[in-house]
Amino acid sequence: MNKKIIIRTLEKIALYMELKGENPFKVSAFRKAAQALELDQRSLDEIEDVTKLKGIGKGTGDVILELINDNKSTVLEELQEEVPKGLIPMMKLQGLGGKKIAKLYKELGIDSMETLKAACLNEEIQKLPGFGPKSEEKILKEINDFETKPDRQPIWKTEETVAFIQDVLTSIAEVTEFSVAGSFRRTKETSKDIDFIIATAEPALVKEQLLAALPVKETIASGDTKVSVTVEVLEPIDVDFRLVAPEEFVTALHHFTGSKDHNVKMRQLAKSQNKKISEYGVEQEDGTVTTFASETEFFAHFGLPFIPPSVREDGRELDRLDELPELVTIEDIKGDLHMHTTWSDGANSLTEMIEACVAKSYQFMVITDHSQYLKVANGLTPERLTEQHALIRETNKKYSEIEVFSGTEMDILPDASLDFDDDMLSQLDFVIASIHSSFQQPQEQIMERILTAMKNPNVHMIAHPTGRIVGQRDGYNPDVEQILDWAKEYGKIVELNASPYRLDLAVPYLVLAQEKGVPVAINTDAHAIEGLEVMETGVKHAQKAWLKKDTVVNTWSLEKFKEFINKSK
DNA sequence: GCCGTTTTCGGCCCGACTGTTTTCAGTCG
Repeated sequence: MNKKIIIRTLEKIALYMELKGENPFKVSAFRKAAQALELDQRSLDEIEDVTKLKGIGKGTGDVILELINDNKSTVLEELQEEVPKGLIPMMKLQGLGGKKIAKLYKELGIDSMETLKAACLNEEIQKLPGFGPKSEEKILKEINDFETKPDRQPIWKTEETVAFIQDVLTSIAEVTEFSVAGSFRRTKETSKDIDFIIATAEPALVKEQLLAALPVKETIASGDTKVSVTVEVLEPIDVDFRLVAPEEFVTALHHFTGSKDHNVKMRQLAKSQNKKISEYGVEQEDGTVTTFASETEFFAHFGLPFIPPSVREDGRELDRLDELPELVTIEDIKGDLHMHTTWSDGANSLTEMIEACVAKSYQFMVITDHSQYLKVANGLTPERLTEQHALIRETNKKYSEIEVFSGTEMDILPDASLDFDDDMLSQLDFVIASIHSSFQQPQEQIMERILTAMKNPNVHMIAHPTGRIVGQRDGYNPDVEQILDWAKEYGKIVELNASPYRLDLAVPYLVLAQEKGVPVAINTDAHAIEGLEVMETGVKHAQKAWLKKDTVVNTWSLEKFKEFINKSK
């Protein structure tokens, strides 16, 4: 029995129970049991007794055991007898929960999205006690949105909206402080909505100016301290604003940064210290409320070190405090190993890129323009690369503060050959191998191409190993675990491409890379000076995988990096 | 349904907003 199937079954049971109107705590007990299994790193076979896990007791334990032994769940089967299948997708509609859906089913026989839509159009819903014309209208709108609106948006799309809102908030005089919160602040690769915390003594005034300045498509909720709107900067997305008093800013920011699981853990911890956390502050035993000047102070109040937003996820971060000091940070980054210049498809010259890296106080950098196969990117022929190589050598002499290495981002061709011969490659300091073509090949062929690069002693790193674009394309679907095993075997670096479009490798693969002892380089793949800034996103993404400094190549000293790249020669 | 160093019952994180009520249930994050 697959662990994932058990987790999904427990969650399904919870969903059905919700629709049956079961005790909410019972429902959440099944969700917690699913979570307990999910958070346990061990496989099912390695867990001796599931009921020993915190959150799994007799009831949920029996369900799990039955699934393991008989490959079925009587509890779920019985629920499915009682509750029509068609109600499940309705739970995804905003504003409809188990109780309302159950009522609609009981009173009107609504058992699917289709019958729900029909009932709205027939104006049957508004006649139901507890419902009204507005409810009916909202449900109808939700059904239409459900068919058209994407569930989550990739970070590179939300980024533009966030920047737009930040500009608006900066321009409002009564705003004393503000910050984006939620999953965006935690650097999740996709977000369902965007959250902002605003500190102000004049909430009504700020709210008015804010709504006037934003491209609001629709207002979802508009209270004194909370405003929810759908704005359309790039694509429509929901944005929540919380207006709080300046002294409440930090606790509100922490609260709305989440994650939900992190907050639950924090509140439990507070409770064990006879304190109570809310977005307005921390209530002490004597009823007084403490507020804070920074999140660092907030965490310190509970005897905790500062926990970066990027790792506030499933609550386990509170058990990994001793690892926090080793976590890679932006201050640790000493270089960037992947960037382009006007020699291929970059927007800035060699000198401009160097100056920009000097300004970032980097100690080393590698120029890696595209290779000849990539004609659309003006890829370099061996002749041009040789010429560039000489220029980099010459230019490097002018800089004492940074070491500029000469490299290439070389294509791995569809026929599994490399774009340059060994003679050319051996002259370079650093060689990146990448796939930019024939994504549709079967996995076997893709892996053969990658293996060629792995086996070549002149290659140092595999860039954007899966070729994915977040929320847009899956890439070329390689066997990543195999890539990591090869990287270990052949002594190669795997890249964490920091571009918000890519974030490639994804978090679970980075976890695996570190476990296997494969070095990871966080690179911007900058095509212009501004592109160097995404290093910050890359580092936060790396933190989500709990990457340690030592795992990350570009935190190494210049000497250690040099030693690594010369080893294979 | 789960849990327990204020334990076998009583609480489970906490608060905002909406739409329907006429004081609050349901939903959400």
